[in-house]
Amino acid sequence: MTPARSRRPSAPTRTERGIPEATVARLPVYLRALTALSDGGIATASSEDLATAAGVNSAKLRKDLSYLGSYGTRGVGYDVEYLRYQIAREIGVTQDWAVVIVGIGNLGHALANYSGFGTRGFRIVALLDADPDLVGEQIGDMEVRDIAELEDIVKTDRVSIGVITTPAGPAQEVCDRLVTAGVTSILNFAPVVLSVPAGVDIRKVDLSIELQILAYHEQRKSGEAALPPVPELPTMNGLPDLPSVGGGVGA
Amino acid sequence: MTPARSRRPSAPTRTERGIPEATVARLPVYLRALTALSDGGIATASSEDLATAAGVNSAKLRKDLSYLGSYGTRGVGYDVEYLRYQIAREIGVTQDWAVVIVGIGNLGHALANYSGFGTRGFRIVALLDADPDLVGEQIGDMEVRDIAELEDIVKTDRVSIGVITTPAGPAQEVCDRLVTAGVTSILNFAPVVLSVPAGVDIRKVDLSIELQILAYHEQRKSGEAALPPVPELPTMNGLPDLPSVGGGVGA
DNA sequence: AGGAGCTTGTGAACGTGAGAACAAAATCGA
DNA sequence: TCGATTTTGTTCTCACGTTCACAAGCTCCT
Repeated sequence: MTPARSRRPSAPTRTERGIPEATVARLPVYLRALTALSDGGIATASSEDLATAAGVNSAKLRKDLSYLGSYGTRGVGYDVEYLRYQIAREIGVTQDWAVVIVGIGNLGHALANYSGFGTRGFRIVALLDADPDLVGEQIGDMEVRDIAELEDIVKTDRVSIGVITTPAGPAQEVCDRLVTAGVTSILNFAPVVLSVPAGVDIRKVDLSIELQILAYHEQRKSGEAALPPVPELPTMNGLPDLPSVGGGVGA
Repeated sequence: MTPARSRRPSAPTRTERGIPEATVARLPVYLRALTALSDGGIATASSEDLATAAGVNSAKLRKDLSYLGSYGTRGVGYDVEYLRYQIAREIGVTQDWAVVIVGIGNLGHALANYSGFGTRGFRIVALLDADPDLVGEQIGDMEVRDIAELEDIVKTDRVSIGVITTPAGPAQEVCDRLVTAGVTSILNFAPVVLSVPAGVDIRKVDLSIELQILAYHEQRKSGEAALPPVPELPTMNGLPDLPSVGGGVGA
């Protein structure tokens, strides 16, 4: 007996308070747009206004917002301050999240230097590196500390978000240590695929991948005919020399 | 091979050589995985092996690769070098793309310093900034040049990709100048929505948005009850003070 | 009060993507 | 040569995301 897989009318199946991932990814954009409007002294905005400011179409914006609740007024629009607060609360930036940055190379430096970490809601509690020459260096109002302190810091300061800006090599080990110590969200800039246990969220930022995606489209634009010849059979020898493609920005 | 092109039964409608965007975004990941295998001396790999290395499931990987052609051998797997070359060619990194970086703040510095730009296939032809104190500074083997030279450089060196690492303010103007000069792909690190004419591709990298997405999920994990109280009606006054959320990493 | 004019919120249609499952094709051993 | 085994390429189905289109609801004007 099949467990009655009823052909339901493919209901949206929006589980209680479950917001689609694609919508979650756009909420920060809306938040930024609202902040800009607010700073510009705008008190009320229609979905059309907001959509323009956020660079999406208005139907999508309205549907996205509808997952949060009914915070608009028909015939009028959205109160900018009120909606801003609702989105900030939904995202979770009304509270502070403790963050550590591991790997203070060029990129780690840049992130550490960024005043206020760009966005309130996040507080850098430590900069960590394995290089003894870097440990002790002052960056802004913070000092680079030894990676040996990782576990202590994560536990003491209840760090939930870790940013990995190490080279590819040590990234997985750093990741493991962060997770073991209690970090449950990771933002990875190292050009490797990190594996983490279930329950840990991971996001990846990768410059070289972004460039390659642009290159693909660029190649399309500059005429199909410009494509290099394709060897139809695995000649194996005679492939053009292909230098180490696939690296990435790590540190 | 696709035999008859049936139109009615809502065929996947894979237009000639048109690769789904989701697949395009994964090709660079496969490329990197293949490079790693190649460096490790592996000559042949199954879809299962590759999928593991790339962090996807094998059915998806096989389907992705099938859009490029039939480059595997049933019962055997894929020849690592051959497939690597095919993907590199499809992406377009077998040729060199000229790139300019505009805005040499912390982040621009970090990108400029990155040796070889992380990935072959891309060649930084200029670092530009508006700050006279920065112009002339030596970074690696390059010198920061005045942004006034933007148009000349883009035209002379046939630059097709521009990287914007300025603060939010000047980003749109820089973008406009790049596009007018002939750039058709833009990678934007500034925390603003840039508008570009049709035909210009744009991709965005935004640290603060990534962090906010992590924060959302983090908030979910730490118990629903921890959500701040929700003012049910637009009280308008009495909203908790919300500092300038929505900024981003710009420079 | 009542209608005109806007704008939200949402149901439905459509398109894209993911994953399971399997037929087709290659190798290997007897 | 034939069958067993392996692994690709593809088909089918379901889930997710986007967009359209419009009823519901609000304000303003007469």
